[in-house]
Amino acid sequence: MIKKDRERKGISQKEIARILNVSTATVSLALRNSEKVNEKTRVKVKETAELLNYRPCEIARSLILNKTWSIGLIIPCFSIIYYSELTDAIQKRFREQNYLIITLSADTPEKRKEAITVLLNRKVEGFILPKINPDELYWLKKEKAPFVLYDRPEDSDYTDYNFVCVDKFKGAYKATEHLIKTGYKKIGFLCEIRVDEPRKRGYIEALIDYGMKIEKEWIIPGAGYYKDGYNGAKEILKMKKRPEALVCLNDISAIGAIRAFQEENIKVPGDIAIIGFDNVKEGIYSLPLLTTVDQMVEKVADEITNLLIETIENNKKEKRQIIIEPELVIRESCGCEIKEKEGVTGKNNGGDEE
Amino acid sequence: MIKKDRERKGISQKEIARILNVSTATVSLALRNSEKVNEKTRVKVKETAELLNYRPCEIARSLILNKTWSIGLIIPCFSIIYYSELTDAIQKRFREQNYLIITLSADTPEKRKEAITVLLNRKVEGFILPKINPDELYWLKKEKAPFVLYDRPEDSDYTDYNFVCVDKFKGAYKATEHLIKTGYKKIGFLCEIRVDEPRKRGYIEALIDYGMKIEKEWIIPGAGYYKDGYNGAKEILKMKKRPEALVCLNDISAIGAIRAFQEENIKVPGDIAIIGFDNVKEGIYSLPLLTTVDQMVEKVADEITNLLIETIENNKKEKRQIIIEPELVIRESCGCEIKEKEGVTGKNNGGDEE
DNA sequence: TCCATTTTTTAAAACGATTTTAAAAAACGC
DNA sequence: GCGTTTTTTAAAATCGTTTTAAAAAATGGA
Repeated sequence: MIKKDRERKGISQKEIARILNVSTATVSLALRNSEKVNEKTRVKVKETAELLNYRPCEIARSLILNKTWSIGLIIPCFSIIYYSELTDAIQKRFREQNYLIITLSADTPEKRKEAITVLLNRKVEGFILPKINPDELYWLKKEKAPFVLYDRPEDSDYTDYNFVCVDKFKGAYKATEHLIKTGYKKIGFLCEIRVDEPRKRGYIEALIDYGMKIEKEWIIPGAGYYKDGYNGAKEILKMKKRPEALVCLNDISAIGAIRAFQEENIKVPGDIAIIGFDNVKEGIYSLPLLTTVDQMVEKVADEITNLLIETIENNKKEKRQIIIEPELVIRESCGCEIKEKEGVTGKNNGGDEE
Repeated sequence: MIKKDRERKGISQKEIARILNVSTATVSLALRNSEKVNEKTRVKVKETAELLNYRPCEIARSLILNKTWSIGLIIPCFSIIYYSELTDAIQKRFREQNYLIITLSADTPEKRKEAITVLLNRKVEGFILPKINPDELYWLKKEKAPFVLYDRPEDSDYTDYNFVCVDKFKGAYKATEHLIKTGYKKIGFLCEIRVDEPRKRGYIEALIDYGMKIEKEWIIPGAGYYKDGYNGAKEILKMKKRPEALVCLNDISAIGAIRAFQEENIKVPGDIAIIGFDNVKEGIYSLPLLTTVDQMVEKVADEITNLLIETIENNKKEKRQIIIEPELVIRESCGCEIKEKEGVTGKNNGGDEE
């Protein structure tokens, strides 16, 4: 039933051409301000288009031009603040370049594959993807669409892929170093379960570089959720020999830990210093304000945009790896600079939902 | 330059037809499992398609079928948690129905208009929009695309529009009532600056219904940001006659208020009870855990999906307004459990044992 | 074998644009 | 007025798919 709903269809160049008694070629050229049509005609066409509320059909353009100006972005979840901040940043940049970002959330390999397939069928010109596993990478390579990962792929020859990521090793190193320099001697780490996690290596290396002893018991595994921080802190409270500072794998678990300590009347900072990782908005809702490591969302978005657009428009084949250095954000939770009470005016105050 | 980049193009039905020496009609029908082609042919076509990694071109399908299976969703900002939760919920539902949600953020009328235009040119079949002003509504009406607002439009005959929203009046009423029933007599309200705000009316009406006095000074205006709650609390601390409970227009400002009180060693709850509005994830990061009013994101998403898909697929012209009743989420910040327990203990035992 | 059905296949048109080719119209010189 | 050059426009091809209507092939009955 091709012609059903005709009344809902908009007007086309053909219609304008019919009305003005010119050819569709003239209309097409006039609308794109071609020098090939004389001015009077051009003005007339544009006026009529305006009058009839003409909307160019991007679909038809895409088909003939073999260009969709769309990019697929896959994130694990919208409501994890880090990803929504990234989405915001990426979207803003691509829109400036006239590309449309289509964001889909998918948190398992299966869902990711499904989402990517949907987008491939829609002929997106490229993808921005989270860290994905080697199987997925292999599958993706068979498709012709270029992509940029926003984390470094593991267990693969990473020079085969475009990616942009922050140097988590260095971030954890800086965090640990900050605690050491502030004067803490006994430093624990709330780590990810995964063994060869760069953050963990950064923590350990900093301790080694500053000649400090590594206390196995103080490396507490978790998954990075609020409750992991909470439980980790409770774990610490059970120890005979407690650390006096704690590096956390992310802000959310750091906040969980803070809450657990406060519940038991352990002061943060004072009794224990805590440093997070991400610099996510939640950090400015916490009491004390969270000292953390900034993941540089804006910079990451910048690099992703440049890299992907260059790849698409110049049909670049070489892959590039961009690693961004994270920065320390010193607030209250490590107690080094308590006087600076600017919590209220911090980065993006969050806000009303309407 | 129509044929540039040919090497990047995928293979088409035409190509499959050429290889198998059949017509494109046969290929098209076979791929969609039509009964019109006999099984042998169908299998052959599908095998070949699989082998060549054929990807249907949704663009071409859209053009001929006049159907894009896409919906535009405009939100003010990704990184306000309420909107990302809504996005997640909406996206999930539409994907089940084979629609693609294209989410764009835009926080001013101009940006919204631009975003909507982009999506109109891409021929989305409908929109999901935030509360927009009458000018925008008027402009939108001229376009043929159906839309659903996820808040109630103001200053307009709202029966002209589809919308789905939570009953904020009732939410605020419930929040206030909860405080009253818990035993608080002096209740303040952190309100939006806007005069005829439903939440404010809910607060006032509850006070009236329970025969309580309205203390003008305790109605503190703000914009709903973290800092507004923070500043509002500081305001309260300056008063000679302070409220003993505070209804906040949203969770974020409630958390801001909590922080301000805690800074001055005012206990929440205990010295002052605080109730939020939204039931946003931040509420479970706070200490105390925030008692709040749930905005029912999942239900809102459900209703939006049903309403919009029905409008699109059945070409419904009548507009519908769906109002959802919010629910109280009782956690720690109003201390009701503690009070109730005390109350119950008192009544039952009249006793003075610990 | 032949005709009438039924099943299977296909050519051609359509969707809304862009681009190319070629022809028509206008401008110009002699 | 005619030939040549320049400007403008019309017509046709194209993109990848779906659909219609008609042709071709297979089947069945007499």
